[in-house]
Amino acid sequence: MANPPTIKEIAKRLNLATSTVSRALHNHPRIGLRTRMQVQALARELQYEPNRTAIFFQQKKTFTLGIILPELSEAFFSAAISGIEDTANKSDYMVLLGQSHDDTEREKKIAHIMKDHRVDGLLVSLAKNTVDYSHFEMLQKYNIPVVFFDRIPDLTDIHYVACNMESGTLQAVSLLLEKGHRVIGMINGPEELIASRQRTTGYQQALRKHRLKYDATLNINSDLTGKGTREAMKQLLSNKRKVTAIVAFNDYVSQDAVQYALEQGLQIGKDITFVSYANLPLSSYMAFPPIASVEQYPYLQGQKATEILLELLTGKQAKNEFRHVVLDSRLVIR
Amino acid sequence: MANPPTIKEIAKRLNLATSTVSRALHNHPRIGLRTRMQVQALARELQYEPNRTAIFFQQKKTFTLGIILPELSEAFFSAAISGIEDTANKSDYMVLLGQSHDDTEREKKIAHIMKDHRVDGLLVSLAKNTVDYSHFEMLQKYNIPVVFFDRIPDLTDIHYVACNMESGTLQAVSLLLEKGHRVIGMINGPEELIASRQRTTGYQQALRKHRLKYDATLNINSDLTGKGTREAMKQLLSNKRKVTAIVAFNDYVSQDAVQYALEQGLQIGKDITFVSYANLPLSSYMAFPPIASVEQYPYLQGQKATEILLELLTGKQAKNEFRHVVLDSRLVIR
DNA sequence: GTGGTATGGGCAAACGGTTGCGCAAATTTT
DNA sequence: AAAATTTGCGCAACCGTTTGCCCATACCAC
Repeated sequence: MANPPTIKEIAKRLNLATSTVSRALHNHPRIGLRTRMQVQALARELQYEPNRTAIFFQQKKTFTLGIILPELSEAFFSAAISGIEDTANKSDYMVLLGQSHDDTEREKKIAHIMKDHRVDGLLVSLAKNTVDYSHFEMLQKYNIPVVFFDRIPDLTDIHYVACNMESGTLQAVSLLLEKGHRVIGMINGPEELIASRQRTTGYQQALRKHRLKYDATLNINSDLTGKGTREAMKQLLSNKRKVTAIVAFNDYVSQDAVQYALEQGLQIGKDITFVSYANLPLSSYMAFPPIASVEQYPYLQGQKATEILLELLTGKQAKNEFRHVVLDSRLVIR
Repeated sequence: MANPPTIKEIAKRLNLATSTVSRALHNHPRIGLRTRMQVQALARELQYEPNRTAIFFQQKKTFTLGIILPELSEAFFSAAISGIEDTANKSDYMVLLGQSHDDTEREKKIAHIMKDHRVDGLLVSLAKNTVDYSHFEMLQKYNIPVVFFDRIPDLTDIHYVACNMESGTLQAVSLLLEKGHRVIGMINGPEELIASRQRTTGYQQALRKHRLKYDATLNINSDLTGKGTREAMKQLLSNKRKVTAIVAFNDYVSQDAVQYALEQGLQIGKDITFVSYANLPLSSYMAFPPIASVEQYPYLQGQKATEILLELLTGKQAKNEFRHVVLDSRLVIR
């Protein structure tokens, strides 16, 4: 037999209706025990496997979750995907992947393809300069729920999982203050990112606790590229006050910043100290790792986001309620 | 309208047959220009989008490629995925993802789910201890072509893309020899991996060129875990001859090995020198990076493998011919 | 014997498209 | 002007499965 056996085949061989076979395979109580057994026996013998595409079509469900995120090769995201995939697989969902490469246009295109493929739901971490969310609103029309994680839009009528960077930043800056640093620079991300603003808030809180006042020239918004980081460093190092510690947006930024500092002849850990936000396992391999890292729980975020999405899909969730899960970040000292 | 418009809707509104609408949308020449325009206009107006699941079902094609690989969080694989995804997207294919976590059982399970989802084709990089390929042979029955990449089975009647580690290893060991090293240890992978055997061959070739003889006690098979690496290091460092250089299986292994060496009080670059195989961008962040790395072109491998798979799907490829693409690895000196 | 209720299973529609074939009208050919 | 061909479109089957509803037969109580 060239093509795989269908339910019809089984029906014909057993002189039954396809409906009976279908029910027998699903252990429907209306089908007598002996027919049920016969059907199942033959199904096994023929190595029958239901044609999922037919079922997807019929049930209007694909058991597929879409993921859109900026960059797979960033450790943070690949850890998040692991969390997503593991969780999805437990419920027999598959995972359809798309990278935006931090490009809003690509993000839009992928969102459309995902819709065309009729994914049951979508998990999204935004491209860093996405400010227009129309391509996600469009999905509501198709009844495709979206759960954002980590890089989330600044909206309340959405579902999301994110890490609150405030607490972690507060701890990180406090640590530096306790170690005697008084002029602490911060290489922050783009203003649009909530996470950037949270970092700022945490930074300010730490200063307030120590009765120091906030100096905006020490908090630089950068675009997170290598070039941007170097410019930020240049600004910080030429500040009228002498910066002795720097909070870098993440380990990649930290790495670039360290590089720049070295080029300027500074000694890491002596002239200048770094703390950062974890992109594990990167930091464990770095030549001059930050003295502390704010953990952002990528795996957990992926897992949580997927759980929420799955709940949304099984309808356990009231549609009009928006789920907001905020994990507290936590400082890990090396 | 709650549910998206269908072809039937359009037909009804225009008093046409669904077949006509379908053809009109596909610019079938048999449909008159004016009807064609009318249909397309209305389709635009209603924002008609074909229901892909219906098409998938009908055409027995899903425009989806499956990927099975060991671990997303390894930089090598996430780079490979990027290559795969980018290439697939160009042909409007989506990418379904599964991680085996280097576990053969999981690999099998995923292969089955992929089959159930009727992926059009599969890209696979094997779990490191997979020796039974029955779950991939099974796919042939369903007419799902498989292209292996990087971690490939030791078979000839398959399609694959891989990097030949021989040339790179030859270059790497030659470099060490030229630098005066005479006792060069090698932390190799599991014997089952072709890549391990290629490394051995390259190593032997280099020695032969320099008229040195091969000492099997310097070539240790390890399981690539941190623990395995430490054991391998222990063996190498206790060799009766003094090992002054080590070829590590990859950057992760190199990292662990360096760690161990440091613990033993050795000075990297002085007492002992490392070369490795690239898991970029890891090495650029390492505290004691290897002096040279064998590049394995993950993005390119992913790209090539996908191109082959796509050709297989469009039938441009003779079915009975097996495509074997072998990229030569190349040494990159820091 | 009549009516009622399980019990076991079949019929057919529906999901949303695609496509081979047929059929009329319009156009060209001879 | 009849025949042949082209043009334009509709009919209906089909892809594999699920499911609402209907229909026998059997069994029960009265």
